[in-house]
Amino acid sequence: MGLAKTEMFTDLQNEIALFAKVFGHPARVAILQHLFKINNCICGDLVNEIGLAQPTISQHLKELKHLGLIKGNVEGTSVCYCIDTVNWTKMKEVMSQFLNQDLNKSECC
Amino acid sequence: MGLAKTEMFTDLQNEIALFAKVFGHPARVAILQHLFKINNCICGDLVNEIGLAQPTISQHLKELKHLGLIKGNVEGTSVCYCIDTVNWTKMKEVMSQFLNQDLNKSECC
DNA sequence: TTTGTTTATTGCAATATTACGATTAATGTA
DNA sequence: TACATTAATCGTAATATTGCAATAAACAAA
Repeated sequence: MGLAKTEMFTDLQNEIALFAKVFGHPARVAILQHLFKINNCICGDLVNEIGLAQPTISQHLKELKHLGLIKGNVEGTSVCYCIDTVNWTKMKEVMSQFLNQDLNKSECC
Repeated sequence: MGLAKTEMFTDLQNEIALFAKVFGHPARVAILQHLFKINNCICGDLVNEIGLAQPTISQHLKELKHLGLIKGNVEGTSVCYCIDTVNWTKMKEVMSQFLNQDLNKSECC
């Protein structure tokens, strides 16, 4: 079907999955890493930095923006993207809680 | 296309994306949360616990197993699944490094 | 051996994702 | 105004994912 039955899961489970999904493509990982590295957030360069076509990069940026993880500011003809630190921190807390579940009880077999 | 151009990204970027992808579905998040909670790793119950059909759960378990995040032990007619703590810890380190990048320089616009 | 129980696999339909050419929109500059 | 530059959107093709019915496989017990 290709359609996740989100209504049968908790809000938290769906939230974790949505964040994870956006990290589930190497292009978006690369975009985020570049935004972290280039603090000047010059961003048309992403097309050159990563080897994908401009519409493709634009599409990935849109998804990241939609989740609130990045912000885009128009500066003349170009657009300046950067990490939204507040939302990134919130996301990090959600993901950390999931990743850091207690391992002590696990692994019985 | 639906095909990620993995060859144009670093091994780390692809690794992060692969881990994230498997967390990108709420059913797999729910399965993992249940395995963490039920330390006895009784596992046929996953079909009852989560509301999906048995073949669907089996398919999700296969993906988690393929990435090494869970282990399955045959016990009679049933199979006991549990978290692979060693690989989970390795995954956690990779993901943590990505999530915990320095936010100080970011957000210039 | 037959039967029941549990899990994996197969096959397929429905939907989602990825990528990009072509185009459009927005803005700066000559 | 006309032209150049940059980024977003549209349309579409190729591929991936999700879900499940049907079936097979593995095993235990009678």
